[in-house]
Amino acid sequence: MSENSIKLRVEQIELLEKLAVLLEKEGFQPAMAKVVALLLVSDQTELTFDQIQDTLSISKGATSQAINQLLSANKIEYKTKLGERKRYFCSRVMSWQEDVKADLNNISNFNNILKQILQQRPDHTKNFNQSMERLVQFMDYLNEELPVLYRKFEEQHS
Amino acid sequence: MSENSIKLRVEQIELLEKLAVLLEKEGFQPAMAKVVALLLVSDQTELTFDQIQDTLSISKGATSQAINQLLSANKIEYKTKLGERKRYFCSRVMSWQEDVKADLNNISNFNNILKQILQQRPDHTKNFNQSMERLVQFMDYLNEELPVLYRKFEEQHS
DNA sequence: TTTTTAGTTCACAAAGTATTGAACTAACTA
DNA sequence: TAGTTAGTTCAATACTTTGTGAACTAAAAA
Repeated sequence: MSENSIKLRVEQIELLEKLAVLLEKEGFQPAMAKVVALLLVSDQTELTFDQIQDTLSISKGATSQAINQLLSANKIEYKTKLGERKRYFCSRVMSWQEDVKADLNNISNFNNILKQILQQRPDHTKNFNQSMERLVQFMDYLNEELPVLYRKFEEQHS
Repeated sequence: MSENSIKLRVEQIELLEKLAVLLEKEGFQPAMAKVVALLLVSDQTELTFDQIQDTLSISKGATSQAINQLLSANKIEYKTKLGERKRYFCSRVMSWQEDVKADLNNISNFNNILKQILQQRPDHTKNFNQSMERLVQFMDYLNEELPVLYRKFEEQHS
């Protein structure tokens, strides 16, 4: 119906926009990026469909799309309140740490293709092959050592 | 003029396409991704403008754009041969290691905004704030420890 | 001087993405 | 049963990104 928009301070709007731009660069589509950003900067951590829609001034359709994609991607979740049909959406901040890890593990995707390319390269182009080999070694090294780093962090912060 | 296209084995074409798709996911635009991939899978490591254009079947304009953007981004370089005007383009494989590092350092961009958001969050929403704080700590930890990891790698492989 | 080579530039077309809004559904409420 | 709430779906539009190709430039060759 009318305005379910929540009020944000100038500071919050600026942070929302900056964060959304960063997230778009990371591959989020615009509406999704804004929803995620809103749920991080807003004083309330739980917002309804209408609050999200009106605060961001996007259409119902776009809001629905964005929320559902974020739910499937596990970036947000929702809670319900007994006696209400509305859902209260909130950021899965906890999951971001896993996302960062997943992102770093993505290195191995890349490394696998490089390894396949190396395997079929001709023997002349020796220098080139050696450079590629070093890169592969570097990424293999990271793939081994990063999990060690994660474990150390968990130990230190528990 | 006619066909300057170089011949690629089926295997090479498949790897080229797989790698190009991965690179597009990393933010490369299609033509750039294909040029980079070609320079990695091709038996010859140095290819001319026409060889690139004809092998990839893209227009002159697109080839020119892609090559120039890759040059500015330092992903490729070129060599010349005395007595020839043509440039011979090749991948800067060496630089990829730096690119991986830069990519990981990008974490700190993200972390900086999170810190700003945290600073202005209200004190109620304690759990939420604590989760954010932990994420920030995790990323700070990575930002400190990754350079240590790089150094260790250099030491072991030299 | 004319032609060829090795490109660059840029307006336009084509392809791909995102957003809107209107029509719909499904559950509850009066 | 009629109306309201809380959404979903989707065709059409609007916007963005890519790629094309024709016209251009600048250096070298004939």
